[in-house]
Amino acid sequence: MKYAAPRGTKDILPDEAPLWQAIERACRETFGLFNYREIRTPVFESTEVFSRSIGDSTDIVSKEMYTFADRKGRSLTLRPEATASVVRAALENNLLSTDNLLKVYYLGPMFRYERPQAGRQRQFHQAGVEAFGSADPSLDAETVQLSVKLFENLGLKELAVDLNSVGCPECQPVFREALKKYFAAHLAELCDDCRQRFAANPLRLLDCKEARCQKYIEQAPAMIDHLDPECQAHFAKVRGWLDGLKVKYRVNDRLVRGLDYYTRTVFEVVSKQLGAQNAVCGGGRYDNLVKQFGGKSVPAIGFAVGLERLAEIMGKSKVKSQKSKVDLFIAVLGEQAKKVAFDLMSQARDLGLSADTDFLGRSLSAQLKAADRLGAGYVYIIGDDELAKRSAALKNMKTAEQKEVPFAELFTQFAGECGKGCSCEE
RNA sequence: GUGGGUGUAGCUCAACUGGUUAGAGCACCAGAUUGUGGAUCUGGGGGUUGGGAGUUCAAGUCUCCUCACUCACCCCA
Repeated sequence: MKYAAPRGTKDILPDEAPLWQAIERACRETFGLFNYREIRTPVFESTEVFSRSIGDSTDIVSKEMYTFADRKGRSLTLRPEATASVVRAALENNLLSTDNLLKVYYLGPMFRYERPQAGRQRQFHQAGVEAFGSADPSLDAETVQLSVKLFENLGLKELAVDLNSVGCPECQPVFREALKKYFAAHLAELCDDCRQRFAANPLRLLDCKEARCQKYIEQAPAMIDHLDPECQAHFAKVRGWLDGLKVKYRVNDRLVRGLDYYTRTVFEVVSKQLGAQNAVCGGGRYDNLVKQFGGKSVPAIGFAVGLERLAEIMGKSKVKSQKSKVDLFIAVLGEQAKKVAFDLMSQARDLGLSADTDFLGRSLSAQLKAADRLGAGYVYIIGDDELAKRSAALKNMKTAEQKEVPFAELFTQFAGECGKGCSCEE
């Protein structure tokens, strides 16, 4: 084999496409219920759009971006996530203001240069929402509720919502120092990775999986105990609203998110049915990002859902979408019969019926076999005799019954046969 | 970027400590049925054993390199 899809990419084949369509449909519908409207941004942007927003020190920016120079030497990057693009687009098109709310959603491929593993690819798909213009805790709660609602609409269970607050630019640095102070005393006992984290990003110390680090992590200070009064009040209100909405969640004071722009509320939805990469949805508030981009100070919140991970769970949960079926297959014997078939198929398709015929010159027996495999509802059999009398047998593939129907009356008969008009798609 | 596992037909897997022409099931195609699908029977097409180099009289099997897949770490959806 000479060609293969690039490492970390996948073909979505006809058999699995219906599952993807179902997922995308559910996303659009659910987002719509919460009054989000779609926004489509380019899959690549100026590199600075990402490096300046996601954070230069994050792994995404420092080692995972697909960055290239175009023919004029401009540095462009395939989007590793969509929030930065959406902020750029909203600012560029004057969609943001401090006294109006903007709710937008997106759906599409993202790109990160990582080592592939279960639930992780180099090209993957996310659906997400972003709401701009309100710092109100009720919006945080609605956003979490929306993610939960989406999974409910997809029929998924065994999911859990983790919630935390990472504070704001005032209180987070204080907590960071407290953490460093605490871990400094145990530095020698920690794993290599944690010693790295200590220097680069102390918050990450909290979600180390190494057993030897666990006992120190358990005793470590928690962000929620170090929130300033405003952040603390905000977090309490978010929880209040969530309780009011009867959304189940657990406070996870070890939840840390990897993007620099998050403030206050962060959350994740995790599934037990996935491997190590078990987050199907992650998000949070980012009240300073718009300002950082050079806009006004517009608070915002959003989340992203990993569609491959969703598809993975749905495959396991046997939430299967039905196979596509062809309503009418026309079996033909000879060139003349095929001409008639082509004419009839045109009519069928004008009526909204899916139709197909033989293109391989197969025997009648083989054509019926093919029709059977296509899940054809009916087969219309045209040979020389039929051409002469301009009438042929219409066979019901379920009951195996067949009856003589003139060419001219095929579709009136057909409508009667399959019942309700001609909508046999169901 | 780091570590482990795996690469044999479209798919799932065989092939004793290296030994003749690499097999089976499923799937596919054809015929039995010269014009009637699902079942059955018969036959058939399919492979550079991921690729390359090496050891050997002899390599699917052993060694090295490489590529891919996979799982985990880092990190993230």
